[in-house]
Amino acid sequence: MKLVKRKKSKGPGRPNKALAQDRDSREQLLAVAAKLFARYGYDGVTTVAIAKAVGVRQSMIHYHFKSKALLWEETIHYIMRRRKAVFPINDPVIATLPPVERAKTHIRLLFDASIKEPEYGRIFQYEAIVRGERFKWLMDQYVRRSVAIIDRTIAEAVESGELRDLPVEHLTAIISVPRYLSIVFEAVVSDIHKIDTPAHEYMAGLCETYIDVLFNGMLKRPG
Amino acid sequence: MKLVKRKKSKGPGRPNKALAQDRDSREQLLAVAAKLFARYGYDGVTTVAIAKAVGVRQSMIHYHFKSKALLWEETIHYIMRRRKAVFPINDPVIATLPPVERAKTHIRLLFDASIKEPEYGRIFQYEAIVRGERFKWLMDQYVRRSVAIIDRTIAEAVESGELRDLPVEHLTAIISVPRYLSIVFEAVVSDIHKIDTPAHEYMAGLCETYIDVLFNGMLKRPG
DNA sequence: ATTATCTATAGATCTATAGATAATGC
DNA sequence: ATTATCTATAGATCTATAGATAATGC
Repeated sequence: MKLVKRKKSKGPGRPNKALAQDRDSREQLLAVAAKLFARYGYDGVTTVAIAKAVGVRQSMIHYHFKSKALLWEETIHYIMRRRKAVFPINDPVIATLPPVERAKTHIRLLFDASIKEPEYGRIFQYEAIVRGERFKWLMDQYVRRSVAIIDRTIAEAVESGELRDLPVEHLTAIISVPRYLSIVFEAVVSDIHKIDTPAHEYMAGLCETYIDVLFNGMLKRPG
Repeated sequence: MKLVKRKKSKGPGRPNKALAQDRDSREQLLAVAAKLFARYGYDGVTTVAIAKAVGVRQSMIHYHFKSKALLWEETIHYIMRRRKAVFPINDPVIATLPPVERAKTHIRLLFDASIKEPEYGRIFQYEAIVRGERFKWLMDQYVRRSVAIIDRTIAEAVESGELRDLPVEHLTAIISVPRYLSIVFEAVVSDIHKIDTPAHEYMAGLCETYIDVLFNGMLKRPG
């Protein structure tokens, strides 16, 4: 997502193609919107700020997306398209793993995705608190589906006798935690411990400790 | 926090004391601000909305608090004052418990406090994502102190030989999770499972499963 | 005099729309 | 003709301030 900073525009009119390469405005607006919505929330971001960051006028947002609300929806789709690359939850290879290994893989992937592409988790967190129309839309479009996948993995792991027989929806909640852990705790830890190691290294360590603790606690004791 | 809905006001002037009982506007503004900031975030709330919910004019906010930013700070202090009642982390009785029991108590208290008084956790989550001045202010005023208490408990539990020797700051992060779990997952679970049991009952169950899993995984195996 | 309230409004945004303009592609 | 851009602006907020007014308490 390299933003080629533009020269001050020369006035109205379609830009010259030769000069305009690397300037797919629609795509750039989506990329910037993703970053800003994820950080400041829907109300914390203005269409002016998004346009400015790309170097076009605010009216371009309405040209490309009709409204701020529709820009937000397109931004989610954009994020999810890119997220597929770092969060291949439907990867057939994963589907063949035995349930417990699959669950561990889910956690690692969730952690990893939350670090590499934090936008989705952050936006979801905002909207889960507000619980308005945008939350409903997210649940319909994306969330219910992916929670179901984790639910199924957990259920199989319990059925197979490897996991202790605890309520599936509790275990799914617990497994899905990394997203929130990594987002909020990155902020806290980098404030308190003034870590010099890069945040993602700390997070990787946290992920492993988490999986270790969790599965030591969820697995049936041998004997 | 009963909001006595006021009659349409009769015009300017200090209100009659007899009629004005139950109407500590300043306190009511704080109570409403807590609810709204927690749900919609700083930018998602307008001073007009807060004043309207109480039944006074928007200019009253500036009379009592000087500015929206200062109202927000006062609101946090207000929340924390009330939170002490449901989250007695400094209770001397708790301090005498052995470290592992103390840690479990911390988790139960955190969970419980997040359900009974969700405002603090929500606001903190918003600000942890934005990571601006308000986040710094929260860390300075409140968060660093309470994280230190949990850090200490964990460190003692590791030293005492009861907990596995895992990084303290990882374990603290993991222990502090209930707050985020309960806030975000309440939204998800009540959407997906269309629970008929009240949310707080589900949450209480989740808390117990969480503690169970966690401590099975963190404690040294006997033998 | 002080306190708590209101009315009115200035000044600063913010979203959305209307209309002009210039390059592209048929 | 279509597409992508800009300028200009209307209309709707939003925060903050100025100034009037009425009850309270010394």
